[in-house]
Amino acid sequence: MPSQITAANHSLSERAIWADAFLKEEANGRKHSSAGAVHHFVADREIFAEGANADYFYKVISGVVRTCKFLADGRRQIDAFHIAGEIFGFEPGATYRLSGEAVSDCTVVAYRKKHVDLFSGTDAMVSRELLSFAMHSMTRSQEHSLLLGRRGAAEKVAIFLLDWAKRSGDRKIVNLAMSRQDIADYLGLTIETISRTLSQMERDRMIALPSTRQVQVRDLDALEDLSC
Amino acid sequence: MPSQITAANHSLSERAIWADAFLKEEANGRKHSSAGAVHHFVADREIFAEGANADYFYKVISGVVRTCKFLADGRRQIDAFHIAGEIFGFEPGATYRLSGEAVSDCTVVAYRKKHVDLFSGTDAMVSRELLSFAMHSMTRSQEHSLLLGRRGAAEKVAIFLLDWAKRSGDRKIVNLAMSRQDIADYLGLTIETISRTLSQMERDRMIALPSTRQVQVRDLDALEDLSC
DNA sequence: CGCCGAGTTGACCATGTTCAAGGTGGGTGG
DNA sequence: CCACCCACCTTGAACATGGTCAACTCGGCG
Repeated sequence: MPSQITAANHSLSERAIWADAFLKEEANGRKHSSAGAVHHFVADREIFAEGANADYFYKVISGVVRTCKFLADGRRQIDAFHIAGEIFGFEPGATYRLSGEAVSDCTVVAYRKKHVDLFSGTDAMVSRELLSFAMHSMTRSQEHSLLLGRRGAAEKVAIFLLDWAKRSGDRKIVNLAMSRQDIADYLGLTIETISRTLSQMERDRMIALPSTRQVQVRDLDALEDLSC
Repeated sequence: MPSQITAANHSLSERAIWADAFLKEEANGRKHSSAGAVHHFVADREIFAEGANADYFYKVISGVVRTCKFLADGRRQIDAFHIAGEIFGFEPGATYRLSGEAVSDCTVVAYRKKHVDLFSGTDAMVSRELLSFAMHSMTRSQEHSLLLGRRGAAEKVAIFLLDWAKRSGDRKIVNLAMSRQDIADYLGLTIETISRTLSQMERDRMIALPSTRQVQVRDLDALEDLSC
């Protein structure tokens, strides 16, 4: 477990909970506040299940969350990973089409959907953030589709690493919150292929692997070339 | 070319243009109307280019449109096909991240983005439809990702056929507006694999192929089994 | 009638999967 | 504190699925 990451995020989380700017009803003194309840989840705990009533949607305060779908034969496809500040589990319909699970220990805020009147006008800020979320989420999904389409294993892994390098801010060291299996299910590959590809990249001096959950980017250009 | 389809859609289009309920500013007598201009495109004509300024977004009146991306080495990934009533080319950013192209001869309405004030309150209906579009689009993309993930060729083709059977209303005969290449680039396969898979399905009596652009569904259950 | 682009089919090949056998390191209990 | 353990990861060899290349067919149109 990445204890450093978790620790760092926890100190952040205490501030983030109170500073959360998503729904400011508390500040506005409204009756039926839609400000959410804070929840903690340990790694691999289910946050909501595919098919369940989608009464709540969530925002990540700290840690990493995955949304995924299980197929009949046990295969799993991870749709997305969500980090601090991102909304997940917001459904157009009445039920969740994906499961939500904690990748690492994490803290989330749950918002009651019915308390959020999307078009009341007074909730303009909410509308704005939700539309923004939906657009962002759409873009993310489209890029994911592109990634899963006609691309080789090395390309996929390179894109994945660059994505997390960008997200984590640090261009040189990427701390992966998720297991090889998670990466595989996200990229539509097997753990063996992920492992082999990373090893090959290390042999090619593109990256170094100080530990299994840490990747050091050595040759950014080479990675970017791979990602087309 | 599917001349029957085109003809049918054209008679539809004349009505649809005037009946278009998307933005009703004309009826409301507003000054800077955001009601759009109608455009026709012949098959394979580009509607907007990846990277261009995303000043307009579009709604399909008739025909089929594809949004896609080209990779450096010539590979193409089709993100989505859009049919009558669907919005496409609505970007969160300033430029298009995908190209839009006519699959068949088609008619679209173009709306100026800057004329659509998303949160003015008076444009509540616009907000509602755009949020609805964004959510729908998000769902579509997620399902596409799931489709492209760890699934075999037969599964992919089965899901594709069922999707179009649903969309076209007719559960028995599906008229495909797009070429094998389009299907391949949408499913992340090659034309050869599409061809082989369809042939195999015909041999297995799941479908019949009266012509290249027509698929008759013979064993719906078998197809649904394939699609998991 | 013959051309041409789109689609089909076949043979071979490459990439990633599967199956199986080690490695490794963080955590626990003696 | 060390040894063990177990889950996670890595590596290897055989295999399968889909890609590539090439030949051929079909159907629409001049």
